[in-house]
Formats: sequence, C-alpha cells, structure tokens
Amino acid sequence: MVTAQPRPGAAGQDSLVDVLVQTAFVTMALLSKLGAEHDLSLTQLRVLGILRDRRLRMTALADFLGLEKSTMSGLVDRAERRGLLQRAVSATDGRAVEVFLSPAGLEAAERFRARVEQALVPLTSTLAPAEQRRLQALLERMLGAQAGPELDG
Amino acid sequence: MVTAQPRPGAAGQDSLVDVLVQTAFVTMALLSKLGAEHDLSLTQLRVLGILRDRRLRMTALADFLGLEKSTMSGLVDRAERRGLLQRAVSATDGRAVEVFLSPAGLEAAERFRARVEQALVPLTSTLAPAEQRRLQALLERMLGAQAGPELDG
DNA sequence: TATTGTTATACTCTATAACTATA
DNA sequence: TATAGTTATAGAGTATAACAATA
Repeated sequence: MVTAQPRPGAAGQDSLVDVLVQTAFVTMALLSKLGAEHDLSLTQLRVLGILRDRRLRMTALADFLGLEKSTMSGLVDRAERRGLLQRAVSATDGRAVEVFLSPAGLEAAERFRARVEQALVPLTSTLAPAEQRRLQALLERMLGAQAGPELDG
Repeated sequence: MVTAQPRPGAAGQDSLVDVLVQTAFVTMALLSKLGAEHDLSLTQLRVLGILRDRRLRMTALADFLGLEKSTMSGLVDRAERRGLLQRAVSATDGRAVEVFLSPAGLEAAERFRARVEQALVPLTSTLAPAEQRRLQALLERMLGAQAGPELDG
C-alpha cells in the first residue's frame, strides 16, 4: 500500500493490493515527472487526455475528473492562458461553456502520449510479449469491474 | 494513457501502457478518496506509510518522497499539529530532526491500510485466485526493473 | 426557480531563496 | 565552510459559499 518497499532485499511477501498500489505510485511518479518537464500537472495532463477527442462542458469535465466546477474554472483559466485549450459558449444553451483543445493543446497531448509510451518501455519490456499481453488482459478485466466514468480519464 | 476510455462500449484496443496508466489513475483515485474521508492527502498517506516501520530525518524523508526539505517542513508541521507524528532532535547530530509516528499516527496508518485492502477487493476479486497470483507476479517483475528508492514509498 | 459558470476566500502542496544553528 | 531545517514568499490545485446570467 502506501508503504515503502518492505525491506531492501526481502522481496515478494507483499499482497496483490500492495503491488497494485506500488505500481500506481511508480506510474504516477513517472507521469508526474514527465509532466513537470513541460510544466503540466497530473490534472492538466488528464484534461488534455480527456479532451483529445471530444469537446465538453465545464460541468461534464468536472464530473469526469471528480472535481468541483469552481476548480475547473481555475484549471481551465490557466490552461487557456497558456494557449492549450479554448472556451466557447454553447450554441444551444447560453449558460453553458464548452471547452476543447487548441491546435497547440492537441499537439502537446499527442507529444506527451508518445513520451509516456516511450518512458514506460523500460518497465514493460521487462516482460516477454506474451506476458505483456497477459498482463494487459488481466488489468483490463480488473478495470472492467470498476464503475464510474469519473474514474477513468 | 491520460486519456478517457476510448469509446463507451468499444473496449480493448488500448495498449499495455494505456491500461497501466488507467489502472494507476483508478488506484490513486481510490486512495485519494479514502484518504479524503480522513482528511489525508496522498502525500500524507505516503508519509504515514513510510514511517510505519521506521524513523527518518527530514532530509531522508524528503528524498524518499522526492520533495524539497522546505516542503517537508510544512507537511510535517501539519501532520504534527494533528497529532499524527512527532519530531525529535537527533541524539547524535544537533542539526538533524527525526520524524516518527505517534501512537495515533500508527493507528491511523494501520486502519487506513485495512481500508485500502478492503476497498480494492471489488477490483481484485474480479480475478480468480490463480489469476491474482499471476497478476501480482507480473507486476512484481515489472516493478523490479525500476530503479530509485525515491519512487516506491 | 433551477442550472451553468465565475468569483471570493481559504487551505494544502509544492518550489526557490534567504536565514539560523550546528558540524 | 558545509549541512540540516525552518521561514518567507509565491503559484497551482482543491473546496465551499455567494453571485450573475440564462433557462
């Protein structure tokens, strides 16, 4: 879990939960580090990822991320100021604001995606191709069991 | 990766990297949510986890978490104020400060660990016991490939 | 009156820079 | 002089509450 490696050297008596949590921390640390290189927080990265192929209202985006709409305002403000995304009042509802990636934002999202792919190779390539497929399948099945659309992203 | 589920319904064309990242986000969201129930941030949870079975200097703790020592000061301040951990000047080096869990902090750490274990059951139990062992083994091998002690925790 | 967003305010997390105390 | 921590300051991320505009 949120614990340090048990004992440097004494491996393997962890539970699946421990390993899942460690994997999550390692992965997030990596994302975090890569993001920091471009001054992007994990949340900003998620926003870019989510908007890669859609245009969402503030509220929908907030729901996706599990955040308050007031938080979204600030988040979108900063990203917009940096030219990564844009706002537009909805054509059908004068109250609603739609958010979408700017060309620069889209390019940043693509570029980042490639960086992550590449940065994770040292980890994933530890496993043989068949094992990688098995791991992917197991994780997919596990994730499938998990509910809300707010959690992926 | 940091992307939303491809298309609600169209599953499975993701790469291993995508799935790893999604797993990480789901896991972190869960930890985050459980932590929030006790007003504990992910970082505070990590501190509790790391100190569960050790006593560290401020600098060592900062290294473990990959943070600046000034950040540690604030983090430890707040946790100490809440009675979760304590500071003590090192017996051997008057400049150094050692940090360790208070009894309340230890109890909180244990309690939280159990909560996480329990909260992840819906996910892990999707897999048969043999599959769980296989998943754990695969992840462990993958993690083993990864370097620094700053990244676990 | 209900919904969509924004603004005001406050707190945590984070970093950089300047500082104190000990080695 | 170098090292260990703290303090001052500033910015991002987060939430709650109050508000404006539209439905």
